[in-house]
Amino acid sequence: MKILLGLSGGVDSAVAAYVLQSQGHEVECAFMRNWDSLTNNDLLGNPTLGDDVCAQEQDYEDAKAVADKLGLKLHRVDFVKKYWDDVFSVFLDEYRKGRTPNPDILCNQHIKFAAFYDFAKSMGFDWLATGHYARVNHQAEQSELIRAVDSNKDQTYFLCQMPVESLRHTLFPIGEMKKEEVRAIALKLGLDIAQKKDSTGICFIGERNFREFLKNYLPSKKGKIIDIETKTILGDHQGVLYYTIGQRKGLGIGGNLGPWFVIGKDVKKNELYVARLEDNPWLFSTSCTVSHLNWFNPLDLRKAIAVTAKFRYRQQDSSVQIQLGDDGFLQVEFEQPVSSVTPGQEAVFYLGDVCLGGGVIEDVFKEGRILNERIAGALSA
RNA sequence: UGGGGUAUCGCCAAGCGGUAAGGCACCAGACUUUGACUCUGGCAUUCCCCUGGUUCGAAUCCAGGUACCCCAG
Repeated sequence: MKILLGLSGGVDSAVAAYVLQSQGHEVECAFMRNWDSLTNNDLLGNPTLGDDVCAQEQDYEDAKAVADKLGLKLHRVDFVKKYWDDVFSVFLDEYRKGRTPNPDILCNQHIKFAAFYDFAKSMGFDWLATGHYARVNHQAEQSELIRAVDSNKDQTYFLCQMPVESLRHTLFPIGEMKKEEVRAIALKLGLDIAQKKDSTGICFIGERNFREFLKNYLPSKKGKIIDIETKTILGDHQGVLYYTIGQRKGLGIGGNLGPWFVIGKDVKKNELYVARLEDNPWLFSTSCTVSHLNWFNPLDLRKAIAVTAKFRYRQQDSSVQIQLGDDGFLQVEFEQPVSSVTPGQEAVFYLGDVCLGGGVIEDVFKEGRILNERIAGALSA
């Protein structure tokens, strides 16, 4: 089999390359470049601008060293424009609406398992492979996406929007391995990046002061922070778009009553609404609607089924009941109230270890009322 | 300009003569391929509105200032 593997310069994809190679496959690698700080005007709060070697080039050097060590060919592909058009523009549009998107899921959907998949096909490869912690079970009729053996590193959450067709042609070589095993192999192979720290933050952009990063694209606009319970003004925020539901840090509210958490916002009024303490009822919801559904399984969604759901990465699964409504939205009823479910974020569904698919959280409800209605009601009461 | 009260870290707030609790905020780190949450650590080193005084010793007692608040005018 002829396989193209995405090599990032990290440990996981390096070991994935080794695994495929040792299985006797014909493997070539490709390094993707999706972000350019200068052309994308990413200046504020950018920690790497002053560095003599930019982090991305270091990653490329690392990837090159791995490819050389293994004797594999390394391609370099540039998706900077496509990332901007298909991922970052959507990301910004969502933020402008006051929602909180997940750029890495968009990236997997549009870049790694779409643009990159097309590239692989055009180059005559049969299969695509990445260093994600996930498993895929290819059957005659369908391919199942399954949680990684290393439950602590499972990344199926981020893969829920990958096109079904590319899942059909994708391999996750390290999905059966634990992180420690992966590092041990890298060490044994003598790879320089064996001890390289796991990357975090938005992939391709990196870990950043997020508010400063957003300020490059979404101008600051001061407004009021309001306590939903007493309707009093507690302070000023720097821009309602910079805050997300459930957020505690960055509010700057002193006093003895807190901590305070963001429970909602009004983009038009530029007001941020907060409530006290983490167990505040205002943070909890009991159902939501989901759009942009991507579904891997042939289950009939017209009938209500009991599954589990994740509303954010590394959150324990919640028991829910789902059913596709006539409006095309998936209705999701939570068995227990869930905290800080946020519009724009992804809801991902599972049946045991099988990842069924996922979609974008549209509206969040409690006792049948949309969050914003509840807030408006409380303010006018 | 009669009476009463309060002045302690950015914000709340303990302390009541023995050598500055705690919470919030903030900062740093950990965790983490999103945004968050969470966890750990740091955060008034002779300083407690100012100036004197009493005392072995005061943020804590006394005197005089200053500022703010409340009630009367």
